[in-house]
Amino acid sequence: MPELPEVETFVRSLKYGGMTGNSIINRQIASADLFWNRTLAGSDAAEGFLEWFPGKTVRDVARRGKFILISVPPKTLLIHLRMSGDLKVTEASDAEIGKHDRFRLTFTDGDRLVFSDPRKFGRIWLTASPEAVLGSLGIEPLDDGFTPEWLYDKLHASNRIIKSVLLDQRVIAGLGNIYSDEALFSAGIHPARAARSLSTEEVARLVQAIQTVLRDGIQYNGASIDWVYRGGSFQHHFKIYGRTGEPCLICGTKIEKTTISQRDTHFCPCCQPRMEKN
DNA sequence: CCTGAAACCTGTCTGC
DNA sequence: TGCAGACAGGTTTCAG
Repeated sequence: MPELPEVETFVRSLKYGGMTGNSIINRQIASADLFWNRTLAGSDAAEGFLEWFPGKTVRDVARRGKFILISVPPKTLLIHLRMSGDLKVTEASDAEIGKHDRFRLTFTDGDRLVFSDPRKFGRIWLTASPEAVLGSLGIEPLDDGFTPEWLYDKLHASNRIIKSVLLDQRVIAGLGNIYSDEALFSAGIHPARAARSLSTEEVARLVQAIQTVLRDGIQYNGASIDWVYRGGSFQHHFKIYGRTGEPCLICGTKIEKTTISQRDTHFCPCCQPRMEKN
């Protein structure tokens, strides 16, 4: 499920309370449980992992790219939801261990923070130096530093096609398959264009499109598709993703689907020409 | 450096 | 109803 807007929705909910329950800030931890060992990344950290938590207190929740950062001084619990991860705060009365629960923290009041993940792709880290995990991440696309000038330089230093670059977390942190397709459509750029072929104007449109799509996604609490993530409604506002064969909302041309970087890629052949317009 | 394929996993949906 | 196969919002690793 999770791209930047969905992860941001989780973070806000855990921090301020919301769809996953009440805020976890300033809650003291009584115990921790791990139900699927491979969920814990960094096998060397496994020793004493669960025993570290009792008595510690959650002090902050933040986001970096698609990572959730839960500050439990003096360490940080990092969570990446990958494809099917889910986080929720459950009441003390809800003691059942879910079929897909992989990790949980039980607070002293009995409530729990539960990480469930049917496909087992999600990962958590407990570390005193989060930068060791997050260090290779690229720019935050909603930060001030994400400008057309910055992106133009990055794209023109690359030999890759544009969608591959957008999906690369080392360049921009937080974009995934849906929001990349939506942004490229909004900017009128074919996903298979060479990154270095984009003009100054096209890069400016792309920066604007990426930020608008992400902000819209956050505003709708992210997108919920199928059985995975619940609570968001941005899926009702997709203009290109998942609309293969349907008419483009701009020109009516049938939307096409191809594969780029092993991901389904949707585009309008009319609004997103393969070659630059003269 | 770049691309493509495979691997990690399970649940859901489609078609016969 | 059953079953095989395709497919899914992500990332890492390896071969070429």
